[in-house]
Amino acid sequence: MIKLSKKIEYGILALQYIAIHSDKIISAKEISEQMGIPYEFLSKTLQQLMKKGLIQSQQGIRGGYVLSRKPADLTVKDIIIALEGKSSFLDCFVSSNGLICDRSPNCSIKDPMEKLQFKVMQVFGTTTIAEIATI
Amino acid sequence: MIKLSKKIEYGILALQYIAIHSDKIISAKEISEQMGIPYEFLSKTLQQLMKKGLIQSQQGIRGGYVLSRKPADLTVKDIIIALEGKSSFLDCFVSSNGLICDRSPNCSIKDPMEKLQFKVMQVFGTTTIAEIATI
DNA sequence: AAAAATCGGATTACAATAGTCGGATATTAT
DNA sequence: ATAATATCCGACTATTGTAATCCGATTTTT
Ligand code: FES
Ligand code: FES
Repeated sequence: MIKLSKKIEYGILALQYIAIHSDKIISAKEISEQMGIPYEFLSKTLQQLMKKGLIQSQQGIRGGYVLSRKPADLTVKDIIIALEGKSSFLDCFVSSNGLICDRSPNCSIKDPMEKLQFKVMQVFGTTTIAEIATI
Repeated sequence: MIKLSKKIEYGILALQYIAIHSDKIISAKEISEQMGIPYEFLSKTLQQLMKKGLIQSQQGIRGGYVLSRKPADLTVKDIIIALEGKSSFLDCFVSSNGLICDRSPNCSIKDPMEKLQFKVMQVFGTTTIAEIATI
């Protein structure tokens, strides 16, 4: 379905929350309570965003997360890729060379679909957390 | 995940096939064999497209399907909506008035996300079967 | 009447998403 | 030091959605 996963939804909400409260370090617990997101799931999501370098973590009693970049440099596309990898519209062109799909060799929709995907990704790539948060 | 379902993939492939062979009526069996799509599943998909008026069916021994409109008037968005309904990016704004999500009343990402969805849908809405089929 | 097609409900199989649990590690405050 | 609070991480479970199948009915042409 053309739908964003909860993980991405939570990721956007969390990053937006951290962006707005950029004066201090924000714990997963605070986001979880304030945004009504299951704590464990959110933790996992934040850890993933951390691994991909979108946020930085601080362990320990006064720990939490801060953004690694400015909200204006953080796009929805970044978040999607960080949380789901380079997802592709159709399984067919997951691996650019190896043929997954029987139709691949002489498939007539492959190229147009790749262009379509590119355009959609461009939309995600030009929407930033700064715009969403309207700080 | 940002991925088109098999149903949509098959729908696009089938409509494109029908568009290219618009001189004659095309059976589900033919598409299934030529495109390597599971017959039963494809049948269901075609029936759904028929109900939504994108194609017209002819029962009986020489039956099959033809397009209701010109390929240039048939967009990927039409196919998505026909096969999955008005899908929305986030559950939150599935029902435009009733609040599904706790955050709804004063949610800061709702509007930006709706705009984002609108833009993406615009991309789908401007890609036609004619372009994909390159007849 | 037989054959070839669509129609349609019900069911099953599988995969992805969403969420949970338990414990380890790091850091700070007391 | 030690307790408290936080991230970290793997494994697990539950739920949902997708994909596919089954079976019988109906329609239409030959
Ligand atoms: S390559 Fe798989 S449908 Fe085109
Ligand atoms: S309304 Fe549900 S996240 Fe905004």
